[in-house]
Amino acid sequence: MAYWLFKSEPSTWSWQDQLAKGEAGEEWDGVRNYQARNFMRQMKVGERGFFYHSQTEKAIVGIVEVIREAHPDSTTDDPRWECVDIKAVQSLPHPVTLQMCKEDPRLAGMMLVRNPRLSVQPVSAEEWQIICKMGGLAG
DNA sequence: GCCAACGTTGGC
DNA sequence: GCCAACGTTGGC
Repeated sequence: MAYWLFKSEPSTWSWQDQLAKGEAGEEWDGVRNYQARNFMRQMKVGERGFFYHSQTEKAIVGIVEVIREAHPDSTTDDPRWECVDIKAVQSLPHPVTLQMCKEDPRLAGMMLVRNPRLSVQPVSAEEWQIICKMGGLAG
């Protein structure tokens, strides 16, 4: 069971938008980066990920679940690009900010800390537990 | 709004 | 196949 992190600008696609989609979920489209695409290809239905707001908020705000494996991105005709579908599972009671991740030595190696530009990233099981606790969930 | 970091592109 | 130039992203 792998864990992931999906990054979005709230002005483009926010956690509230994702929540509004409910069980139906939504394509995580628009990714035009090979690394990010390759991670999406590894995703399996039922795996979970964090939802991160970049720019103004810079915080992990919710948890999502993969509901469809990688398939062609409907927003482009270019066959190189694929995406998965995800649905919102729950909001974090307390958003975990980028600063909090940077300040916790256990999270210093997180990809989010090292390369905040990558839009889809893997999260280790240990990091997942730590962040869930910081966010007010049992994990 | 600025700047650093990174990925992609294109010329050679 | 290398590398310089460029565009984009995101933190500050």
